[in-house]
Amino acid sequence: MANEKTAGPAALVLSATVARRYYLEGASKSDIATELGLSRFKVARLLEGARASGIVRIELESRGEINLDLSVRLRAAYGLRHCVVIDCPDDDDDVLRMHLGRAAAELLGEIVESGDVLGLAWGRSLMAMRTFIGPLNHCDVVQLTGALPLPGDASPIELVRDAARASGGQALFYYAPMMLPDAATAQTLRTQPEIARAIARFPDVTKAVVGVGSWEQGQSTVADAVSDDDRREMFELGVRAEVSSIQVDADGRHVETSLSERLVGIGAEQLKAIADVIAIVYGSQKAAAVYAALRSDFVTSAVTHTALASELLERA
Amino acid sequence: MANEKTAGPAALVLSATVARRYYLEGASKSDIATELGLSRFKVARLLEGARASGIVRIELESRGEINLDLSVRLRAAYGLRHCVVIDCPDDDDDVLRMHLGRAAAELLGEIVESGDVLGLAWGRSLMAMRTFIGPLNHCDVVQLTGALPLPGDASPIELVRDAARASGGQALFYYAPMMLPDAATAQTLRTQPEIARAIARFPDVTKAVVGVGSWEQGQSTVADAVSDDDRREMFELGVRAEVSSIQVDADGRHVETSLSERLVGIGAEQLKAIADVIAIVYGSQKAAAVYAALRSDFVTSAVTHTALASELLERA
DNA sequence: CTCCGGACTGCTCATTTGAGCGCCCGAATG
DNA sequence: CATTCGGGCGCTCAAATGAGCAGTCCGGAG
Repeated sequence: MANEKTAGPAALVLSATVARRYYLEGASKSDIATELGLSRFKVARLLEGARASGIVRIELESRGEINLDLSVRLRAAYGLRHCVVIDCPDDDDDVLRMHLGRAAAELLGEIVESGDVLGLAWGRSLMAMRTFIGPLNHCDVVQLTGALPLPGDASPIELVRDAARASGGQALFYYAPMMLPDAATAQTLRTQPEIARAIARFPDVTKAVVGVGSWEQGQSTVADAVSDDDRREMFELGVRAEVSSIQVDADGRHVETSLSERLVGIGAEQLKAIADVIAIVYGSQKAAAVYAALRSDFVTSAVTHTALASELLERA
Repeated sequence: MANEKTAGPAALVLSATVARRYYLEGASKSDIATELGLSRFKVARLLEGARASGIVRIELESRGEINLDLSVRLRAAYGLRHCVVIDCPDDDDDVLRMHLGRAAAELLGEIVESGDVLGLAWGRSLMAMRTFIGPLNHCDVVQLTGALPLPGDASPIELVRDAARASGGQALFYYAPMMLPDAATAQTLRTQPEIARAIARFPDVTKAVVGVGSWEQGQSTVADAVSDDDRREMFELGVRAEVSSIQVDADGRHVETSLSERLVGIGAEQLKAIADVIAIVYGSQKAAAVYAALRSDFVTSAVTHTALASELLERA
């Protein structure tokens, strides 16, 4: 820990010479020592000092839109399998979803292997993937949830079909709402042939993409779809977020509510059983919910943007 | 040499993870391999790829005013013993000289060892050192040349005295012009007691600081001090630069002219014999002359500024 | 179907590197 | 003046690393 204030210019230049030969030109320490008439130990110490004093700066360069440093740190902080943090403007949710959708589509293209079964939930961020799905290895694609009516947005069916077409696999989709007024109707729907066929494949799903919502009005299409009374009641039960409509508390623990029965889609146990569940998450105001989702056993990977990633890192 | 265009986000993040653990956190490759379930060879290849593709950026950080990267490269390109490149505005020669003077003074403070004999030539850039001379190890200080009248500037005598005071050594200075009208007068002057005493120490000088001038009107106080005819004649003999009044051609070879006889100061052979001769050089328009000086056997070290350093690197 | 070329992987072995230790020199101290 | 202390230096030995090599997988051509 040499005092760098007193290090003269000659010493600095010597350190820099050694650092350049070693780090930039890849010479071995012994060789540098010989060249400069030093012992290799001296060279090692100079390098050590150069790094400690910041003469040598090593940093991770972001590649394209991906902020690699945040990706790596977020991945490590939450023990994620995959993590992609996109550096893009986050003032417009539509633009944001488009960027994240593209990144998620790329990620799928990379990690889906032949023989995988891909599950796709529903949400606006997932829909944004649709246009960007590139060639996929052969895999069947299963619709994980019904849809909620969203004006101007496509249904999960198109997404599942496009993905299946891109992979050459089978598409298991169905027409159904995500949520029904009562358990009985939901149960009846689940017996419909197409729906049953998809549900039967849930245990085979190896990779899935889901959305995450915060359990507040306007922060989750699911939360918005229940009555005010129901939403408040569920909030009091501890519900703070939903992962593909599965409700979790602030620490990511699953919260069973009356809603579970009324859903058409994958259940908590089956979602948990999927080897890799990729969540597309965005919006710093949803940070608490996303924290819960990433902490939960449901989500194993994340695609997000820099602002939210930074926020999540502080909470981790 | 993996095609980075096709490398997906997951691969990028993996590379970045490995790079961060290795370069930023200092983990060993084997450990990283174990953690991530890879072979250490795979890790090595990822790191190699990460560096090749620019994910990992390693660069030399400039410390204070010193541009380390240029210093190192210039030093290597010209085989210099010491080289300090200062990053400072170069539109005002006075300011520039001040910065270079300070750097040179610092360098002296660092490299002068007890028992050295320090020789100081004359020039405006050398004069700028005066205020910045800090404590020096004990050494005698010898005035290497006479001075030319420069309005408003101090004489080399003050510089030599200040340096000697800073080091606690003996000061060998004298009052004499650098150049005389004829050889006979110069010869007479050299026999003056103070001058002879200084000259007698020339062979003992171990470190010296000199200036460099371009052999054109306005680019060298020496060139300006001879008659137009003489200057032109010497130019035709090949003189393109002067190092502490010693004339050299475009490639740094010493050119003997009638001037040599008329000088009071150190001669070519004796200057060449000094172990370390530091040239303070500045002004991109003098690049050709400085090139010659650095290529010559006279100069072994340099203190300069970024613009000139870059220019010199291109010529090297 | 086989065969081939290329990419990728992990092995062995020689080289390089890091950690800890004792030495030496100079400065501060009794 | 002798002593002690601290920092810088280079040594030894074990661990880390790089280079070259052979096995394997995969896709395309014959």
